[in-house]
Amino acid sequence: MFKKVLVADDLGSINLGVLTIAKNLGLNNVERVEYCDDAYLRIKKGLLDNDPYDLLITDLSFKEDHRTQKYPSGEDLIKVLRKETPNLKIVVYSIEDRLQKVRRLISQYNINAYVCKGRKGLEELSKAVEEVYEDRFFISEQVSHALSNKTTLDIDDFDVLLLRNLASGKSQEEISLDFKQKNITPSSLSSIEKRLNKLKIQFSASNTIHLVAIGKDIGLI
Amino acid sequence: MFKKVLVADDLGSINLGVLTIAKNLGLNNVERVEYCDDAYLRIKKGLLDNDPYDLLITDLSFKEDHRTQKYPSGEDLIKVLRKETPNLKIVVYSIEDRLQKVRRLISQYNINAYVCKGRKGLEELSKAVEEVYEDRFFISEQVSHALSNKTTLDIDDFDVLLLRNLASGKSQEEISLDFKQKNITPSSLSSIEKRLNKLKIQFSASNTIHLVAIGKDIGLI
DNA sequence: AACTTCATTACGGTTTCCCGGAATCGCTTA
DNA sequence: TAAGCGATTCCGGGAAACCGTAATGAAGTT
Repeated sequence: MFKKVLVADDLGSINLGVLTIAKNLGLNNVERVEYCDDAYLRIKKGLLDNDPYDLLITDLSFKEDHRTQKYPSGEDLIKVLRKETPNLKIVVYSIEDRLQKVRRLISQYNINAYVCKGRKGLEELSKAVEEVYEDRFFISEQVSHALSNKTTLDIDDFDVLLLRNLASGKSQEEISLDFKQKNITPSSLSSIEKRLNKLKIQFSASNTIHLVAIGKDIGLI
Repeated sequence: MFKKVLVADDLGSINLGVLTIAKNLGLNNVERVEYCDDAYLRIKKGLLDNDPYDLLITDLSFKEDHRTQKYPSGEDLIKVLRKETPNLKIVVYSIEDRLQKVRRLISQYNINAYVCKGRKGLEELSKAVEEVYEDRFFISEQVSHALSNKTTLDIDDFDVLLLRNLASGKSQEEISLDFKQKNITPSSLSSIEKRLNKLKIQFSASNTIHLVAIGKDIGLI
């Protein structure tokens, strides 16, 4: 089994549960941290000491508090670790079950498992660790269709950027000017209108407000 | 101390943590459920058996699964319990730290404590139980300004209804007609415009899309 | 009854958004 | 080189939203 495991989660009681199942799996070298920055430092230190971690189990959202963090979220942590320590296995253990978010995480950072916190969360996590140890990918039943479902697969970064800009209060014309300045194409007002129209059809949104609201609900923005 | 306590939370590991601190507090009659409906039934049964619970510790959000629920969220549970068993002490233990949501919960259902899940969550929960036992109100430091801060206090149900309607894709005119039908006043298009304008000023939103996005972010809708 | 006050409603002009058609550009293929 | 095709851009008319102002209505006050 894994020789050295790190668990990152800011809720003490979650950690407790994870430690319990870890023990059942025969993992006897498990450490826990409550901040992503701590996780990063430990993992780097492990490398320097020639005693690297071989598994990270991490949450996605960490509460902010007085400590300012370089990596405020699990996603930030994963991003940097995937670059610097590509051999480390990463299991995400999060409450997040919105398909778009899960989909982006899996495709962008190519994590080894995605487990949803929930009633069966610990069981699934246990299974996930075993699967990942065998070099297989694991995903919770609950969000497994994040991979297969094609319905919203043809939404690219431009669409997301557009919706984010709208949600932040910019008018379509302002966005157009902004894109022109930043050399983002397409940038014409007409193109923006057309893109929004496409999105509205895809999500059956009746107007732009509705579209942005849906985008927020499904975790797209 | 409390004689009979019920803990409602769908995450097993959270429950584990809560049970631990309960033991430390000298609570030796603590039960746990993973669904709000189960919580409701147990509490009602306690009443019938003349052996009522005197404390409920509950989460707010419960994941949906195959079991269809009459009370899908903690808020639904609290709502009905406050009517039917006003003597029961209720402690909310949730990850939710958005002020508007906390504020509404406290003012509408007059719960006995609000504790944020987080790094210090269990300690605070322990403190909360003690305070509530002494008939005092408890709220986590993190969201304590939900009570004092007046900035958004003059937002009423009408405003929320309006924003919800917008987020669901209705045009202002459609909302006006809908309000007229349902005898909700004010209902004229002009009034709706005015109200939206007031909200935009309060939240420094530059347009309606922005306003709805902010409303979603802060948990107003 | 006349007056004040405040919320609601009505209205008109301006801006933004919405939507379709047509022209242009860039790339591929014949 | 020409033709074809999709993406982008330009344009124009109509709808919805935006914004200020005026009219109406329902209290309570003098």
